[in-house]
This record gives sequence, structure tokens and C-alpha cells, in this order.
Amino acid sequence: MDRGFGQLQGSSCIAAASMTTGSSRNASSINRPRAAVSIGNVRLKDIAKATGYSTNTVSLALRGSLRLPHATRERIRRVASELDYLPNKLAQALAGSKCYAIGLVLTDIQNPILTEVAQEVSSVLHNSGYSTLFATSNNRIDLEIEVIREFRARQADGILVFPVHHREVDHLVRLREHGYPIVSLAEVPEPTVDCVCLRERKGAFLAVEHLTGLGHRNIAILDAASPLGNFEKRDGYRDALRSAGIEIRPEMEFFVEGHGVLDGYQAMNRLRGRVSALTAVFATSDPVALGVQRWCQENSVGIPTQLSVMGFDDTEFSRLADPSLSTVRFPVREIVEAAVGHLCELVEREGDLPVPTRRQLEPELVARASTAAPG
Amino acid sequence: MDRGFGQLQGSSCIAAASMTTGSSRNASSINRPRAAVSIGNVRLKDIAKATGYSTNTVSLALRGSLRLPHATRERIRRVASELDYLPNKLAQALAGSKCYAIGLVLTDIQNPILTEVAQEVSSVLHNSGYSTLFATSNNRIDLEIEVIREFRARQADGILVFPVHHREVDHLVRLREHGYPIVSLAEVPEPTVDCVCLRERKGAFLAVEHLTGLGHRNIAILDAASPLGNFEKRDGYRDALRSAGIEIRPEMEFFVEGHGVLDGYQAMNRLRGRVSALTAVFATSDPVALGVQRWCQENSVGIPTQLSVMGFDDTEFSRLADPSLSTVRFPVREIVEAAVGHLCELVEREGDLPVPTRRQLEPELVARASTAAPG
DNA sequence: TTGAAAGCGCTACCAC
DNA sequence: GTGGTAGCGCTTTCAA
Repeated sequence: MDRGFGQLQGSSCIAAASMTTGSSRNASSINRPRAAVSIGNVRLKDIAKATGYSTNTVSLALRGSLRLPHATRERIRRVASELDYLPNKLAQALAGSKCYAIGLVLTDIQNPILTEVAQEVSSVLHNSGYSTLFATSNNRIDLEIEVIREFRARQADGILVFPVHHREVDHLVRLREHGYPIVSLAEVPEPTVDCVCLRERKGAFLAVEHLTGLGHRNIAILDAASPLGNFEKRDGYRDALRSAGIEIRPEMEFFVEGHGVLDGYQAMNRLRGRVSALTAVFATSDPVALGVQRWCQENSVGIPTQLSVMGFDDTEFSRLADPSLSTVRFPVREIVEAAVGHLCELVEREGDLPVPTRRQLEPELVARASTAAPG
Repeated sequence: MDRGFGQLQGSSCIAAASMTTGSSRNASSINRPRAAVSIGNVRLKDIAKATGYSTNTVSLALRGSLRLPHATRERIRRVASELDYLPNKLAQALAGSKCYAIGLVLTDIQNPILTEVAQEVSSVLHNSGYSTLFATSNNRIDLEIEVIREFRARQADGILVFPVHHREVDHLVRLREHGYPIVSLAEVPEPTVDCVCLRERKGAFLAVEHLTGLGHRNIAILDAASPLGNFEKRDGYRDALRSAGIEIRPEMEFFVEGHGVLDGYQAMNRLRGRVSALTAVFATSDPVALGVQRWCQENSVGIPTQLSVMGFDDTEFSRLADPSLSTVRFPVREIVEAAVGHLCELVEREGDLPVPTRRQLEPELVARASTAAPG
């Protein structure tokens, strides 16, 4: 295994579910009134019975309390493991104050960069002793709100979120104000909620600057973000044009539906008549750029000879695309580590939460074979 | 959005976490002894206080009991929603017998077909009123065991799993025997545990039969499954050779490390010296096949003119590859629907579990542009 | 129709 | 060092 992915060490998640009005009947066997899981339903009480200690002592022993003599602790632990004791985390969470679970809300799990994030988040959280409750909002604000409620209902200790709309985060701000730890993985305008993110605007700037630097002046943007009201990348695109003295033309700005390969392909199909007027395309995510490449191959448009293509995110598929895709790196590991670290601090904090902070990470241009000087 | 993916309606997950010995101190503010979430901590008791009813009545009202007069129910519900009541699912699960959560164990979330499965599972479970606890075993049996324990500790009502080793499922069988509902998404030899799966062996047979049908006789297999002890696809490959009267040569069977594009690319690199002896390659998963294509492009091996390439799974990237990839469809929706349906039946069942059953779905050949008669 | 009381499995607090 | 007792928020008898 030499893929550069976070070595996941066993990770997991909860999908929002509309509570059905529970038809909770018991498995009417005689000796277990209503245990859902009939194996592993060894409880503290059972260990207490087996060892002669009280449940109290058993609980302390299993949590490694130093108030107990070593011998007692070991004896209890041995019996517990003989009985294959499995603590009920629900009960632990209910009695204690934490459940050691963090909610992660993505917009779309099929977007490869977000899949990478999911993997990395669960890995890092796992190493910090937390489980990951995982959800997708499918780019719908109502679902974003719904899954966050679901997480809160499940008593998640805090939330990591890629907000659907970077400017529509009132629901997050409100929770934060009430002391609920939330870290956004996308940049929100004011740091009214904690945020660890990539400087997307600058990333887009670097991408387009790379193109202008190569001599391109007719550069289109295929933008999957703006339709959702997220303008960072488009603004960076415009910044770069401006700074190269190139006129900003609205007819060079195209919306695409989503972050799939097909979305990029279809977008190119729609604007096929105007392709000859372009020398370069900047797609706001890698799969979209791959769709562009695919369209070009089918339509005999040479890359980069006739058209230069830039992506965004730097996922595995782009590295191995043909031609390999120029793009901007989304530093998954750095962002996730910083975000998780910050969130855990908030969660483990004793008093009130501090004022929200914003941490922006730097993008990095990755120039590969899909871009060159215009022919 | 016209991608053919399951329209996810908000879904989520739990990553296995090693219990840290909890340093659970209270947020020492005065009026809330130890509430983790300070917003939304409206409890039944609060609604009871506000309405004058008992918590009991409130509980019944919110669950829509018909024993209460319509007016009472509505009144209570209104107050609950005014107070923004959010039920504590942990407490519900502890008191009731179910927690309305199902664990999903994947081997690898970065494998696109498994990502699709994850999306579809959470979508379908969501529609059935369940949350999804999601985990990856990273192809390690010890992690598989660990995450399943984690799920049980979180009281998951049942488990969906792609076992790492299809022949090493004793731990699953044991749980099943104790009444814990488990459905495997890969074929296990004996139906000692419930199983809803693709006939992989037949799928591989169809793939290779397609190649022999085109006239190929020198067909290699790039096999990511056998290293894990899963021989269905390799057996199907051999079946097809046999039925075409082609000798089975061990030197045509290559292991690859994982299901990534890079794995396929590197495998080709390793066997480069022998490529001229081949006319076709069968990769046991699409990304591996894409890696093969990529290698061929770089090394000027024409597809399908000099080499035919078959994949397995039929993911979006393969449909849009260049040339588009011939493959075998993994019927995500059908499998997931059947598996979830079956699991939910087991979970909701009143008495003991019935004997395990096996449901095998039929694979379907998808012939595209990456395969042709040998040149 | 409604409410009181017990209990889910665990942790916390205060005795002994 | 150890064990009662109470309580987390909810559901579920059972009685009124």
C-alpha cells in the first residue's frame, strides 16, 4: 500500500434518520425482557456478582482508578474480559457528560476530495479517542440543518461541517453561541463560528494566474460553487484576470450542476459552440476538469495544445489522468488535523467557549501536463 | 443533477474510537451541573412543567399515542416545538430496546464502488427510519473485529458488512448465533450468516468469457481480491478459460495491492516485460483497470488495438474513461435495497432469528470501447 | 384519560 | 478501599 492516504485505523459513522414512531415490542423470550443485543449484554452488575464487588467498584476498576489496589483492579479486569464485557456507550454517555463522538457533515460523499476528508477525519478522531458520526447534506441546506439536529439528538460532543452555503451559517452561529462546539471546514465570511479552511480565493487566483502566466487571455471558469452562493473561487478567478489586465467577461463564467465527471462533460457539451473562443478552462473541482478532458478527447480537442485545463483539489484520479491534470492542492491532512485539533480543544474545554477563530491554510499550485502556453 | 446515484437524503455515521479513560469534569457553571450540549437540552420534564402534564403524558403525546385526546396531544406538541425540544436518542435507546442505528462496515471508503454503497445504504436506511453507523476496516481483519465491537458497544441494532476475508467470518457467525442481526454484502461460503451479494464468480466468468469470445487467448488477471483470500473472481476467470479450452497458467495471474488507480498502474509497470505476450487484461476492479489504461497510454500500448482491458464494478469514472471501460456492473441499488430490507426484517423481528439465508444477485456484462478482438 | 414509580446501564457523590 | 444512593432522560408497567 503506497497510496498517500491517511492510514485509517478503523473508523465509523451515523446517518440521519427520521424517527419512526417506535413499535418497540420485546423479544418475548423469558429470561431477557428486552435486550436488543443478546450477546455481550454483560453488565457491570454481572461482573460485580461474579467478583463479589459492588458495581461501583467494578466501574472504577475498569476505568483504571488508582484508588483501588492493583490486585483488585486486575482481578476485576480479568473477570470482565473473561465475560467479554462490552461497556454500553449509550449508558456511559447518558450518565457521564460526553459521548466521545463528533459529527461530520459533508456536502457530498461522492466527491473524491470529500471522501478523502471523511477518511482522514475518522482516522484522526479515532486517534484522539472519538468516534465519527458522518452525514451528507447533499448540498441542501434543509438537510444540513436536519442532520445537525440528528447529531445533536445523538448527543454528539461537537460538529465538523462543510456548510452548503458559506454565507448562510446562522444556524451554526446560533448553536455556537449556545456553547455547542462547531468547526467549519469552509471559509465563512465573519468568524462568528470557528473555521479551519483553505484560502480558496487565493487558490483560484493561483490557478488562473498560472494560466495567464502561460499567456492565456481567454479563460473560462466552470464553476460548481457559485450556484450554491459560494463565490470564493470565482472571485479568485476574477482577481487573477484583473491582475493580468484581462477584461472580466460574464459570458466566460459557466455554472455546473455538481462535482461529478459527468457534470464537467455536460457543461462542455453545452458550451461547445464557444470552445473555439477559449484557450483555457478553469474547473472548480478535479472531477469536473476530468469531464472537460474527456469531452475534449471525444471531440478531438487537444490538451494542452488547443485547450489548457486546470482543476482544483488534487485528487488521485487527477494525478493519473491523461494528460495529468494541473490543479491546486487541497491539503487534506493539514486542514483535518488543525480542524479536529481545534474542535477537540473546544469540546474538552472546561469553562465557556472562547470567541470563534479563523485559521486559513495556504493553497499550493500543482502544475502538470494539462496546461501549457496557448498554441 | 442527473447522475444516477441514490438521492441521498441526509445521512450519517460512527468511527471506532478507543475509549480514552474519560476525564469527565463538569463545566463548572452553576445552573447546569453537567450538560454537554447547553442548547436544546429541553427535556420531557421541562415540557411537563410548561404544560402541567406529567412527563409520562408528554412522552406519550410526542409519540402520538391515541390514548390521549387529540387536543392534549396537539397542545403538548405545540409547546414542545416552541421549546425546540430535541429528544435525547441515547436515553430513548437506553430505555427502549432499539436505537434505530445500523452499523455499516466497509473495507475501504476510497474505493468508488464502496463509496456508492455507503451513500445508497445511508439513503435507504434513512428512509426506513434508521441512522447509519459507518466504519472502514481498511482490509484488516483485526480492525473489522474492532469496529464491530465498537458498533455493538454503541448498541447498533444490526450490522451490514463487507467482510475482509470471505472465508474468515467466524466472528460474524458467532454474533449471529447469539441473535445479533448481521448481513454480509459479500458472498460467504456457507450461509452461516445472512448474505446478500453479487455472484462475483459468475461476474468474472462473464468478463473473461467476453474476452475469449472476442478471440483472446492470452488473458492476464490483475487480482486485488485473492491476496485477501477472496477467490471468487479468480475462480470465475479460470472457469471462463477452462470453458474456452484455454490452459490456465499461473504466470498470468497477478496480485495487486489494493483497489486504487495507482495499484493498477504499478502492477503494469512490474509486469511490463511480459505485456507483449498478452492481448487482454482483466482487472478485478475498475480503478485498477483505469491504472492499466493509464500505463498503456504512457507506454504507447493501444487500447483496444494492442490490449483489451476489462474492469469490474461499473463506476462513473469507468463510464467516462478514455476509452470507455468494458466492465461488469455491480448493482449497487438492488444489493443495498435487498440487504437493508433483509437486515431490517431481522432487526424488527419479534422472536428468535430464522436460519441465515443467502441471496445472490446476477452480474451483468457491460461491453464498452476498451475491449475488441485481438489485433 | 392521566400520573406515579420503576428501571435501562452507567457514573458520581458521600458515606463508612 | 469500598459500597450505598441518586440521577442522567427516557419508556413502560400499573394504578387511579
